[in-house]
Amino acid sequence: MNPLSSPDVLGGSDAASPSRRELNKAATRRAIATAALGLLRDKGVGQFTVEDIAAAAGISRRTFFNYYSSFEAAMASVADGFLDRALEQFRLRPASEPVLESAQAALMALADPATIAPMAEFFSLTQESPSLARSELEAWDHCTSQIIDAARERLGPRANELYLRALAGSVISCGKAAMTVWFEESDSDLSPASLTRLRQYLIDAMGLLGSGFASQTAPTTLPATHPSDSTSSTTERF
Amino acid sequence: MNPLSSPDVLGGSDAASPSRRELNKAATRRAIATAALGLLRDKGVGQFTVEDIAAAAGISRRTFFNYYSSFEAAMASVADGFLDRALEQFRLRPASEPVLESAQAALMALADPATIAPMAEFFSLTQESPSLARSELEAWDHCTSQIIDAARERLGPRANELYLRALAGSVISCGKAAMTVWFEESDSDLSPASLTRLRQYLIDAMGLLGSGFASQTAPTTLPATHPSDSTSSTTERF
DNA sequence: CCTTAACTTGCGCAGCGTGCAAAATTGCAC
DNA sequence: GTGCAATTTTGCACGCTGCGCAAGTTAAGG
Repeated sequence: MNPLSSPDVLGGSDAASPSRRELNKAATRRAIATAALGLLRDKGVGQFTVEDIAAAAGISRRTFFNYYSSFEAAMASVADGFLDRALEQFRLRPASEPVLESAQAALMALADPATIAPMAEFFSLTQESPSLARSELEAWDHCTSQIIDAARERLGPRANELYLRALAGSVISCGKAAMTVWFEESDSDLSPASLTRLRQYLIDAMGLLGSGFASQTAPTTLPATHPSDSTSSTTERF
Repeated sequence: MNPLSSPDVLGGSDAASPSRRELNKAATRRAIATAALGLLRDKGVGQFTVEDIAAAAGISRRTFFNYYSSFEAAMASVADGFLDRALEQFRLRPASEPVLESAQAALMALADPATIAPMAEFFSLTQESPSLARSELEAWDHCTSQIIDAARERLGPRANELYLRALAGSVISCGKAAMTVWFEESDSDLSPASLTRLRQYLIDAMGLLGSGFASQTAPTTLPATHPSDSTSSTTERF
């Protein structure tokens, strides 16, 4: 029946085994996520049911729940897919590189039109739906866990747990802060100039983290409340 | 009827107006949260319904939903109450103090037996319930928003938004990391010695943040992360 | 071809979350 | 106190969720 039924050439047990079943399941997962995102776009948040998603994906309602335990879970998988790209980049960095630099480089990979487009859409939807906001939180948290694992792997199993968690959490927080600020000020603007700004935010955020948010400790006497002002941002402004 | 019905002495329009109705609602809120926590303790997670909580709190199922939109929301309010204590402390710190020091002092207030007891219980339940884990995430996120507001208020409205968000997020992440590590290693041990360790973790985490997680870039001597040393891990390990 | 395991589907059911309107409670002025 | 108005509680109904179960359907392998 199927022209591709021959066993995989590699027969690898370690790597992914692209059996027909696995492929189908992966395809179904993607179909569900795509259908859900599409309905979100077309009908708006809360204006459709799981049954609608299932219909759009060409499966039954029951099968939907075989793949995702809830609509939120399906959405979280979208965000996860986005953040996983950063994870992937992080793992590719040389182990000798300082973690913060690796993180910065990894986050930089997100400032790519094709990569960030779905996330930007997700972000905008997040603003108006507590349910999606929670999905986003979960995704960031999931990413944090992954970073912790990756960093532990890099630094060795005897790495200080507090150090690992504090660092990973802070890195993610800063990445999130950069994306939030970027998104709030340039609503889904994916132009090259806008993406350049996002990159700069990511760099700035990592810089702040690396310097211990030091802008305040230096000037022992705080300089009143008058800055040189200006609309721009580069000044740390206390 | 009520011996306390006289109008509040302050007559403040801005402050909370403790009218009888408000007091009753607050009492109901507390009753619900208490009942929910009690059932969680007695029956275990997922072994009871909203109707059970309502019965335990002496109200109807419908009224429960007048106060909380879900069981998770009720649980998040518990965690919020805990973290709000830290917020309160933060706002009490002098505005001239560096933010990181204020944050450290505020977090220190959490390492108090009476304060942390409910949270420790909440934490332990969190481990075995994705639903409660999400409530916890929401609580941390809520706290982050509050910190951002508080810091913005302190630094002036013209503060760099990226700086604010990155700093607040990192502070919370580090506080969370300290509590997580503490909780994982001393399961709900509220002894003075254990709480001292928690305080040290909080101090260490803030120290890491303030020094930009510098242990790898330059061994310039990190600011005394050695308490008197302890069981093992204090070495930064890379 | 036939068997086994994995996956899908329909069905049923307990529980969730909410709109609605009646009933109870509270605050306030007379 | 009595009555009125505003607020809160409650029961009811309804659609949706999430899951167990068992029967169908499809891939994998002898």
